[in-house]
Amino acid sequence: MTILPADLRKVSVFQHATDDDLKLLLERSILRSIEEGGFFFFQGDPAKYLYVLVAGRAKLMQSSTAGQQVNLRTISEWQMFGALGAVRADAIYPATAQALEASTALAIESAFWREMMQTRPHLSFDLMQLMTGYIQEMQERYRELATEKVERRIARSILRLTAQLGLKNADGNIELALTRQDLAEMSGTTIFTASRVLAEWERNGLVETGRERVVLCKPHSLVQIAEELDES
Amino acid sequence: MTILPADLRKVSVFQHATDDDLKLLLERSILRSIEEGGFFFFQGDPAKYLYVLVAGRAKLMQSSTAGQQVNLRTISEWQMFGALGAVRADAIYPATAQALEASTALAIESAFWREMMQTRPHLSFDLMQLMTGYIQEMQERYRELATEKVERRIARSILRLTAQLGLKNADGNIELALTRQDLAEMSGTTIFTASRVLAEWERNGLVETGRERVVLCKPHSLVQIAEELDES
DNA sequence: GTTTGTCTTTGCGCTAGCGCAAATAGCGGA
DNA sequence: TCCGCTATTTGCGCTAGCGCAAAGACAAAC
Repeated sequence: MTILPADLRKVSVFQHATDDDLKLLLERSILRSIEEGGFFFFQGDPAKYLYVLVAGRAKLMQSSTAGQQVNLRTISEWQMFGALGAVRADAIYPATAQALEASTALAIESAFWREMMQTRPHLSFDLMQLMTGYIQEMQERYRELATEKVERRIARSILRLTAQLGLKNADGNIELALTRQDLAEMSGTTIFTASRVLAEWERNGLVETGRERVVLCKPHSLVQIAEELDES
Repeated sequence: MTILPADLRKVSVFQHATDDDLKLLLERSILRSIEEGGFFFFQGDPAKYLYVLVAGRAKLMQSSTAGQQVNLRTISEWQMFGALGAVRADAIYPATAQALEASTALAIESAFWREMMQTRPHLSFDLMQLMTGYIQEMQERYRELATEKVERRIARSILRLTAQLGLKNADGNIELALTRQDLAEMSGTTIFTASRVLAEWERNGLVETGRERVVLCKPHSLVQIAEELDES
């Protein structure tokens, strides 16, 4: 697989980079391919590289010492991940990145990226942009988890996901490939509750479900569940 | 009240700033004083200024359209807040900042700060440092909320707070000034449960409580509650 | 001292959601 | 086609934590 500088322009953090910047980055990076279920890095590893996913799909998750884990984010093509470690020389990854399917990512040395940012304010700005986005999303999700009921959180999780990577299938419906387990971890609940909620939605015709599959038939109704005021 | 450039060095984002930078910043900023319960800014306002608290105490909170809210962070002296809006020209504050007691903050124009960062990479780096810290903290708290029981979350909230601003009192114990309501909002629970948990701790001699007051008698036991593995 | 407002406690009932266990269904390989 | 693996469903019992309501405690102001 060959990556062109122009491809990198699709990465939000590189949108203001010059062609020379991109060329330089490419020259100094390597491609890493990971099979399904494999890991790009583990929480706690020294953050030697930052990554740009060029093919496949991955997820970022955080786990506690007791082994329980939550999904922080799903990564699709041309998204950057592992970038938090890029800021400090001695940083470690605060999360684990696992490939959901066979995936390839461009690995950029953190130290080199830091050097580039020193002399290119636009790169720093774009990275800060990305970071503020994360912070806001995490703050929102935190509030949701603290104050909202499970059904709504699941609806929100699905909608957030479709906004990022939902694909229309042949019937024009939006289809997602995810396990109940993933959905549960994204929403802060259990696989059992997730399954029950989806079953209920299916009974009401909002979705169709299958093994590792959710098809949205009435996206609007989902939005309503996600947004409507509590009837209190 | 007069702020000296040297004072600003206590702000983590300014630690690598030059004396000239600090002088410039001071000249271009104004002081805003807010009485107890007043607001520096509201969620949704255009982020025209970023702030550095120079006296008092404040909290950052996020509220949903339904009015429910969570505490994101407590701000003590020489901490920066409202900085997320500093990155984009058209940003809005993603949270509300309320004074917990009569407080004063230095208000720096976001646009001016952005200009300074353009030519001073060290400032960008220090701000990114702050942002990565936030992201990591929010990710952790999110996981805690999703996977851990209330008692442990309350213990964690208290410990996090003491790490930032806990003060030893005359007896050498650590004392905090916070309402049960605040504690509940920090921990993602209700005032009732927070009250019950503290009462239980008090019965076991871990803490002493009073109106808007929590004194840690056995901090180590709290750490144990916060960290010990589930007996599963 | 009394008043007033806010903060806190506690009894009580309730339910959303957890989590085990067992059954079922779907996919891929042999 | 059958087998084995993994994902999913569902019944069932249970409990952690919610949230109302009423009573009590504290602090500041009068």
